[in-house]
Amino acid sequence: MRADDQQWETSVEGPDGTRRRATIHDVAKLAGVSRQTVSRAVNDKGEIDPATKERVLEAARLLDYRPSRFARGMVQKGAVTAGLVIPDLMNPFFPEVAAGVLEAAEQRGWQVVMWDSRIDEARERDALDVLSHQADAIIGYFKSPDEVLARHLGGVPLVLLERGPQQTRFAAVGIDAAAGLEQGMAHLVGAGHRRIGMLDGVYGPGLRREAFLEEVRRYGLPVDDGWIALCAEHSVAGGEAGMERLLDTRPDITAVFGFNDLIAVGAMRAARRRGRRVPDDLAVLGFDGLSLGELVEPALTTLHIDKRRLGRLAVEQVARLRAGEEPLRGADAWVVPELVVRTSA
Amino acid sequence: MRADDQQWETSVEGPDGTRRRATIHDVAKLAGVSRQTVSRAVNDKGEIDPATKERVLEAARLLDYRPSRFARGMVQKGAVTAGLVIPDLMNPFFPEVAAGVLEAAEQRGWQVVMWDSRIDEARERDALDVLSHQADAIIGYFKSPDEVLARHLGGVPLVLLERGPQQTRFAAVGIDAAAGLEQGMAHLVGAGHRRIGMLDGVYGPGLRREAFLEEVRRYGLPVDDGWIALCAEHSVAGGEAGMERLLDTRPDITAVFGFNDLIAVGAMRAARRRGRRVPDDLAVLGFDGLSLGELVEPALTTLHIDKRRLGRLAVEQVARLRAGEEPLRGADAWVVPELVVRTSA
DNA sequence: TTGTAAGCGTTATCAT
DNA sequence: ATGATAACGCTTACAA
Repeated sequence: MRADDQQWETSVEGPDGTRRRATIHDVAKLAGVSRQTVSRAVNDKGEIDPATKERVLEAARLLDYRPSRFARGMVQKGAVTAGLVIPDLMNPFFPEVAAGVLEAAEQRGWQVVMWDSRIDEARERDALDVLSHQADAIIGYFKSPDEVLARHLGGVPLVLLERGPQQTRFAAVGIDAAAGLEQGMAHLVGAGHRRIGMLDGVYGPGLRREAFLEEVRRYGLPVDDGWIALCAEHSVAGGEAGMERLLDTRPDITAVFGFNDLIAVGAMRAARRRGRRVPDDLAVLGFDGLSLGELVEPALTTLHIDKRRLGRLAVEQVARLRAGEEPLRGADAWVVPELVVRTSA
Repeated sequence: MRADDQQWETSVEGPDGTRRRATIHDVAKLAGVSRQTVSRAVNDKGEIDPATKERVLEAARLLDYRPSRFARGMVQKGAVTAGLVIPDLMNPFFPEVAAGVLEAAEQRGWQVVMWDSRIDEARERDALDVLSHQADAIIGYFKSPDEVLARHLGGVPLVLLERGPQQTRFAAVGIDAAAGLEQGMAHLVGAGHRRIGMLDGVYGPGLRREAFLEEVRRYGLPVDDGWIALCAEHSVAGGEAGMERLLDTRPDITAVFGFNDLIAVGAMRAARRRGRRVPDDLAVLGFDGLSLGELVEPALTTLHIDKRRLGRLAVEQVARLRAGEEPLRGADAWVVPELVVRTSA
């Protein structure tokens, strides 16, 4: 077969004169054999004369015949397709989660249809509307509440990413933000910090913020809304903007915890632009453990998450759901962050 | 519907006693109506008594009925699925291309099945074997030569990423490396550099290297194999290792061009570890324009590529192929890099 | 408003 | 080695 044959859509006349894609029937007719024989040739089964096989294949080539995946799927069970809904492909965190999902899916012979919701609830619903028709299960990040999800799910199994059992009735894979912040705040407080702010991101339930507040209370540190700035964008730019505001309301902070590494890096940059040295005047703690954090200066101290594992775990949850088993709950469905101390805090 | 209904696989007994998924027929039987009526209820068509509709929906819920996407696809044409093969999700370049593909696909109402080949030719073939069955067209990065691709393609339209018409007989979307290097080298030479090395990456045809050599020749700069180090990994670590070697063989270079931004960042780090100041002792030029480049110090001067556009263009090529049109060739199917001067060169 | 019948494109089974 | 026939699960006519 010549590689550039693909351009010539040697298609077939339909009864109404319009072009339609060639079917197994067309090939059979052209080759002068039965459909069954075409099937044998195309699928490379035995029990066929090499000569007829060649003739059939030639006919198929001529008509640009390709078996319909739908007709195939009807007859051969077992093709599993998972939908994966990611909020923001530009944030390096999510491609890594996706890589974990893809890896685990590939091992099981599943396919993954990907959807970028771009942090938009309407697009989340679109994703569900489409994927509930085209996928056997859905994995993803969603801001929308359970009821909305259920309404657009049409009964398709769903595994939520970064939710704990407290935040949803669906199967989920979570991040143990509390355990992470415990390490992170111990580190900060241990270094003598008492005035610690946060740059929050909000996506779905505010787990990281709550864990932060929990620790703040534990150590009896001062806190109120002025100590937490909200970053509209989960990006470096968002972090910079948030940090500017935080420094306006609380110029006396000596440390800041970022919702994610991107925001934390933004915080570092904004702080330095304002003449603060990091970490001497201001310590910065991130959350995610992006490899990006090793490249900035000073390198970012962060709560590292095994993102691939998160993705693999989600696939495992899907498998359980499909098998009719109870999904993992609690610690088995958690990824625990690990404090990675570099130089920013 | 309760959200956690999903756990209870209220499935149906098959004739042989095994469980099978409920079909429209099962629902019809349970609700005491015809299959057609079930279809009407499930698809929310009119022409149905609200009461029967409710009864049918209840039955469907009970049996955990979900329409088979294959059976649906057989009857309703028009669902388009594209396969997307990415070599390395960990390199921020590719998620951005993917985002472009996803965006354009979503606009056309297409779905995208994603596959991570992890720069492995065997996995590339696996991807093709699977996607040629499950997708209507394939977009992707491939190291494998045309013949291999054709053999595993089974006639499915293919659009290659980052290939020019010279490098393949398939439809493609390319990057005009020559135009990019022209700007880049002019910048370097204009700044007085004469001893310029390269950290090559090799993936498929060595377009960037050739463009580099072309410029080197144009300016009559010295060059031989010793001026080019090969980075096995397209990563920061790969760039660091490559730079170490390059500095061993050619300690006198004053500038280096990196195959991509990750490698270039690695080069900067290795050079600085060796006591060279960037850009004073060694200028570093990248290729890609990752946002990462703005965050390192000094910020990376690079040949910026509109990656989303690359992805969108690929989808457009697929659309042309499907319409039986000639794919775009030459400049219309190119993305031209743009020199972004920051501080590393 | 509901049911009946036909057909979508493929593969499996069983003959020949 | 090849062909006829029956599924597969659904929707779109059309008939009642």
